[in-house]
Amino acid sequence: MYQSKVEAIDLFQALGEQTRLRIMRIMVAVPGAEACLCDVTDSLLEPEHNVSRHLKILRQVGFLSAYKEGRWVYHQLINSPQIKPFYKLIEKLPDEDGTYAADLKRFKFELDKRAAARCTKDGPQYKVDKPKSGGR
Amino acid sequence: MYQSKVEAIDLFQALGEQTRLRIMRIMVAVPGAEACLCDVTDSLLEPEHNVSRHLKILRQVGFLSAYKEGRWVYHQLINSPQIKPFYKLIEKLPDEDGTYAADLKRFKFELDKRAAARCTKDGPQYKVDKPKSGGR
DNA sequence: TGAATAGTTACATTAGTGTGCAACTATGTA
DNA sequence: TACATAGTTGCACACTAATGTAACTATTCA
Repeated sequence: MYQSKVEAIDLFQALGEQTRLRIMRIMVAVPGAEACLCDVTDSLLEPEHNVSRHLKILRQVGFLSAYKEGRWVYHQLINSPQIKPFYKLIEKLPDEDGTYAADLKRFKFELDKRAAARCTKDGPQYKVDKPKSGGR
Repeated sequence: MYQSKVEAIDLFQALGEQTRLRIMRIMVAVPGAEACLCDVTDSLLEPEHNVSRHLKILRQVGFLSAYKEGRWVYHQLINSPQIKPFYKLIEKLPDEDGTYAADLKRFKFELDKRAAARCTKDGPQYKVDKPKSGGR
């Protein structure tokens, strides 16, 4: 729905940047994950405006899709057969300096926080009496 | 022997450029291929100085190794277990516009020319009475 | 010795990329 | 209405990367 024609070059290029590869690694690590900007921001500890732009690029090349729900934009992996080989490769990448492990730990924590409520930016002081959706 | 520490980022970055991906695709397509600069140049129809620079980058990130024999520098894939997943992915890439097929056709032609003689730049007018080596 | 071949690289130019700042839209809440 | 939150984007700047030209090394051959 985004790109007109995405070529392999664009996919490799998208993965050839630290922040974007970090995003893809945690997304691939949690199958079916739906993450909003603040989830990714809090996982990577990178500024929002920066993560937002990288998410956009990952959408443009066809790695991610997104839908808006209230104030939040939820991102998830696109699972087309053409790009699944890329995910398989990403899964196998080594974690040289522990960045990935730390990112993933924070990411899972963020996703867990949203098990009941969705996207609570600053810890568990959420006061949600009407859950937005069935948080699948 | 080249790089001090190569990370996944560098590998993706290396593949995120047209000429380099074209080189990698034909190298992966012919297992055990040993190609000199002119082979690659004649396969891709790109200027020598440019291909030379891209080959250097592919060596630096650890995709290729090279050895010199007379005037020729022969390149081949490095088959370490860490990068084999990359080759598997490269093999699966689609050939959207036929560039890959054309490159590969020319590449195999160049390699065949060297079945007896090694690296004959301008067609089969080679006059080799002492083959450089057993062209493994 | 000189000429030709295979390949590399310094330089300059150009194009592209990443990021902080700040302004902006959109949605929800008081 | 005003305010806060989630996210996006234009602008400027710095940095990186790709490429042509031309000069360069190294090797082979006459």
